[in-house]
Amino acid sequence: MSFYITTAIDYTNGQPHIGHAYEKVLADVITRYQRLKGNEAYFLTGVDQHGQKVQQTAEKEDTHPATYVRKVTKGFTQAWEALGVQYDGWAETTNENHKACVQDILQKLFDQGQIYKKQYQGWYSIKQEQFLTDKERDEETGEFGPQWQPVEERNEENYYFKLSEHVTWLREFAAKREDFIIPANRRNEFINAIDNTEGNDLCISRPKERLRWGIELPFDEDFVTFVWFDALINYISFAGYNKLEGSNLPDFDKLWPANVHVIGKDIMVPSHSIYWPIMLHAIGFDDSQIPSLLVHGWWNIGNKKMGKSEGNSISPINLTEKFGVDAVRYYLMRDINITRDANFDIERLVGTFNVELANNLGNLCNRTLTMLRKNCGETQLSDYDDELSQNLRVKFETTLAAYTEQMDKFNIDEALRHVIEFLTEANIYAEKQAPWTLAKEEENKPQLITVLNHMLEAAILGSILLKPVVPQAIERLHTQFKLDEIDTSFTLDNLKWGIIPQGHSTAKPKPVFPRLSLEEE
RNA sequence: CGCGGGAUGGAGCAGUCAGGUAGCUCGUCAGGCUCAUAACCUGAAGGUCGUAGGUUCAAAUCCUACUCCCGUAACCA
Repeated sequence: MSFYITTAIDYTNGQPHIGHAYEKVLADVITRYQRLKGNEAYFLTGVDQHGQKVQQTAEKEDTHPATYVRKVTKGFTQAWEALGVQYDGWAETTNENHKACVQDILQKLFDQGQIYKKQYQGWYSIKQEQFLTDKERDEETGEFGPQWQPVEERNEENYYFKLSEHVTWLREFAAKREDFIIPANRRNEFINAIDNTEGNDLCISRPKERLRWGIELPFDEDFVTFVWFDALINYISFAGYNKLEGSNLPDFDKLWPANVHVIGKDIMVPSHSIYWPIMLHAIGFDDSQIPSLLVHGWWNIGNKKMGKSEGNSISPINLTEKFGVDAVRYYLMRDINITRDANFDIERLVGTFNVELANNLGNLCNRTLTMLRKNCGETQLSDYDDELSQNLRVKFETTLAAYTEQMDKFNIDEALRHVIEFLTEANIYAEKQAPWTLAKEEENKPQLITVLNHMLEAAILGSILLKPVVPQAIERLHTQFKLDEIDTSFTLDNLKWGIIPQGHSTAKPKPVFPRLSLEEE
């Protein structure tokens, strides 16, 4: 089975913040998890480079949009590298193949009569460069406020996509596809949004006098494409849909439909849950070819929304430099639940890392390796068994089942909780068995060997489950266990107790998760 | 005003769909251990689950009304 996952493509009008980082790490973790399950996976992410804001900012900086966009894009790719986000495909909307694909689709829809030209008359704010509606009027005076001025009445022709023609279909689709919106608590908002679409078509063009930085309409060179229409298509264009001759893009038929589009709650309605399925439907994809949306919440800062206007965004690159990629990735996956928002807190980042990775897993590995070297040298065989050991083995099985269940539902935080609980269980096991006491009497050797073997197995099995989240640290840890000397081609299906053979030697322990402190940052 | 989400011991959360004496992590306090990254383990204190009603043998969980907080409201990347 092949798993295709995408993220929203980030708008290149500012540097990445931890909100962007969370989404990319989330998709990266899901991808790595799929591979751990033995599935093939393809992970697409990228940047959205067109649109008015980019054009404006570029003008302000007295540079060409293409130059500006290149610079900002680099900030994103560097951040993903620092965070260990490994994508298979990189989408940039200025890419020629993408442009051709967007134009193909536009032309096709135009030829089918799905796109028409219409005149729109309304109030236009020159300052904000947008049309205003009555909602922008001051409630008391009925006038447009000073933030919009100057305002003028404009008459503009634009091209519209017949969204409203597909509303009935979308309603039926929504009723049939319960898993279209994941998690379910976001569903209501989507359902309500369908009603608001009734009778409203989507303006998919911008006249060039207003906006030049975009993809030209294939049937009218005086207009460029509305950014959303352009951006959404990246999910198929970079998957190889209608790809150009000689392109090295993937084979579309093998990837599509994507298993999930990972997006933030802010762009669920209307773009991803209304425009996108309708676009796909109009293009000719059938219902089963329309991907589900995995919608995540936001990271707030000090319980306030994070954003440029707040001036409170946090750079993921700075974070990884201070605390290391593992601590950042782990925190981003552990301290937020997919269904809701979370508050970003540096103290919790440090605390979570220290408690769960350093104290719990790290310490378990260290004490295990130390005792193993001191008492056995290498793993030995023993017939000894007892109830505590049996319980630990059973605990791993239930943990693996719970972990898989939660990961499959994209509840990464819950999945991690189960693993940590298991590792704690392993520490308790050590405490109860007290191998340091057993080692004092030669007659206890069989029990000692069994206990150390169990601690070793627990540490390794547990750490394998954490690998999608903190791959770099677990890699280092496994070097200490000399896992490269044994066959580790297992997948989650056949992962079970007893992967370390008799006579296996391990390296000298060295803390893989050095405790973090806030002061010495 | 409308819409969406939330309100559970000091902090962060689970439990609410399928009612049955309130659970987890951190923090705090006391103790144990010494293999280990001043790590690990055990125990304790602390909540009448936003408010007021209702249904029920029984409600954090179902129903009604209300209060407070956050987000959002179609050219917006």
